[in-house]
Amino acid sequence: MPVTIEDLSQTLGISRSTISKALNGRPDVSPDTRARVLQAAHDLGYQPSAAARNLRRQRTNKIGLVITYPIHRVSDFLAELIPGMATVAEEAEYNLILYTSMVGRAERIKSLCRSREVDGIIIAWPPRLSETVALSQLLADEDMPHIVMPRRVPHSAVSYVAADHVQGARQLTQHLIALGHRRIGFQRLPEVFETDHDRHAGYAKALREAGIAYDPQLVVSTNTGDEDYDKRSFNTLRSLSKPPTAILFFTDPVAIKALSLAKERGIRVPQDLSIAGFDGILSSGVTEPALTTVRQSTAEMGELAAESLLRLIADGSAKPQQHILPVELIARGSTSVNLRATA
Amino acid sequence: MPVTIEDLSQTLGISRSTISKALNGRPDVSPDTRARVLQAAHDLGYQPSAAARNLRRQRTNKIGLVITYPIHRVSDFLAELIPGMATVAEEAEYNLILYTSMVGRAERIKSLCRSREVDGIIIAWPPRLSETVALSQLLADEDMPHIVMPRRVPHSAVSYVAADHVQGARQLTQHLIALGHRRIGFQRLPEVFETDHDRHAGYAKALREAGIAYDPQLVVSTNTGDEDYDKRSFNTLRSLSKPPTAILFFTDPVAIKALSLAKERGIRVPQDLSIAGFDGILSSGVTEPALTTVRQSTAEMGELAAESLLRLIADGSAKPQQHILPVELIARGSTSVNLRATA
DNA sequence: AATCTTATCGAAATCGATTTCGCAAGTCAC
DNA sequence: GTGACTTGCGAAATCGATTTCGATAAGATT
Repeated sequence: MPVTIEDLSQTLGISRSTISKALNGRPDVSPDTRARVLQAAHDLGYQPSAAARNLRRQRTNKIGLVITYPIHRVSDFLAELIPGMATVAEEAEYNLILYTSMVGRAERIKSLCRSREVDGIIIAWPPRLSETVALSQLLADEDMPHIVMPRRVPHSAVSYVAADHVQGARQLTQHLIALGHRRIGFQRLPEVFETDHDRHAGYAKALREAGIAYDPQLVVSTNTGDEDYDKRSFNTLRSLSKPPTAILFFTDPVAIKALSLAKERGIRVPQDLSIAGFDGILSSGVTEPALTTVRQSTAEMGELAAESLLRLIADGSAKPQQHILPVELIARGSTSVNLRATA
Repeated sequence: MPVTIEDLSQTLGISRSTISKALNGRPDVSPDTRARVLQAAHDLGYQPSAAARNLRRQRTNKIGLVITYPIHRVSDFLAELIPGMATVAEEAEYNLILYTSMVGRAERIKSLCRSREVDGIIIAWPPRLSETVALSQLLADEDMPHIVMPRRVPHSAVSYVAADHVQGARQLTQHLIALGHRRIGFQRLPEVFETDHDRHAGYAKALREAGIAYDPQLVVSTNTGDEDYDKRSFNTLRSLSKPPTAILFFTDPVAIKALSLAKERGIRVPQDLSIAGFDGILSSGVTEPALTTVRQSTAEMGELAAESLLRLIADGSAKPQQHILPVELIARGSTSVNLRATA
């Protein structure tokens, strides 16, 4: 039903080969012929079949965004991630294909590679380090260009884009120290491996630099698998004999939850307790008080991931792309001077 | 490089035809042969080439999500929209391809149809009614199954998914009337045609049902193209000689902006002024006071759009799919009894 | 025993583009 | 006028699957 190159050939009395060459800007076509072909293609509304072209060219001009984490857990970030990533891709004549039901399914990803329906893959929010490395290895074995994000992968062959969590946590901790806090609680989330490791390292580093002893009691490890893990981390820290005067929560949503728990119990934020989060999600700006946080630009990471992937696709022998993006401390109302210390 | 059906044929000494039939569950293959083929396919890690299959089958098992509005204006909804839509698609063995740079580009959409790289299209957030109808007509001419969302299109041939804005605005207005309000401001946004029309109709209907006269002064029309249109709508209504005691804003972000403007000027919400929004975005729940709004489930609309589209793809002669989804009034702290009236 | 079914398989056509390679005509030099 | 080159074009191969249709053999029927 749609117009094919054969139809064009019939109408013009010119061979398919010449038409293809004319349309693709090949040199061995006379200006006159080319003009006639272009005109006819326009008149008949000819558009090459994507499938036929993909088959012949052995590429699809599509990149796969593979979400290897329950999508509803990361959907907040999609709003930031997708527009930039898609725009960068489209400027290079690529489109994004979404693959969302890929939780822990190496097998599905292998099929995706072998079917060659995408030219490259962005692995977003892979859950564990070991799995991430295995996936990356699998993709490399399949000759599939790929980028991991937003995760640092401590492996020289893996391409990734991540935020500078060490600096982020360090700045946040320094900010609290500057406000007079000495007992600063820290919630960990070891399941996100390097992110957790880096934030913890930044926290510890800031303490060390300020000459404050690291107190293991102030660091609570949680797991999103546990029910009420957000509430529990708050309770654990508050029930210490000497509770912290400030707490860094692993993500903004948990920090926001803490804000409401504090309000419930009559703990004033920031007078009685300073609270800060990580990530800089939209909601963090409209709470009362607004949340101090460290903003990582998911949008920028998405764009950079797309650019890096396109580079890997264009040049198969390019070096691994590894990018650590700076973060930004956003000091807002949920943190203030430590009144107990100054009192 | 990857394993093709020809490789399988060589290894097994069985023709390509038979292998294809064995893999696709065709009947005329002996159980023994089928077993051998399946085994070999598994051993060699064979996966059919998507391009070759698409070309031969004349379908791609992909659906296009075409965003015909500046994507940064709608990105807040993407987080809600995409997970459900993608999941529904994937359950039916379809994937989503994103096309985001398609603002007003009918030409690009026509190319997309003719290249047959998707089996169906979801047109998301088309800007104007006239353009929407034209686009739908174009897609119909190209035999491309498609769904418009989230917009009601007053045209019996167009498939769409939308929220029930009439009821939403009516309920919101009734809620305020029940609280004693008589002068209720209403911000319009005529550029989103039917949505604006319906919300306004619901507002007017609720007033009529309560025997309250419709006062044109209380209705302010805005345009997102104007700078500070959010602030201006607030100012216009507040500067009336008899300002409203409650205002319905067209979207939550504008309402949230109004909350902060009110705070700036010492207007207490809800004591001095009740404020409500539309859409029920995430942030609306964490403001101080939390925003009364009408929630439309973008997630549900996305799922329904995907389901409807799949139906249209499966059955070319299916009737147009038209769905109006119920909305939910979320009464929160930003609205309360009209103190002036009761005083 | 001749004919008819039925089950199983493969040769070849097909989907619609791109690319290779060879051919013919024209140009140029000497 | 002949060899060397250039230009422009098209026949045919190719990408990798699916599908049609005919062939064969075994079993069933009369």
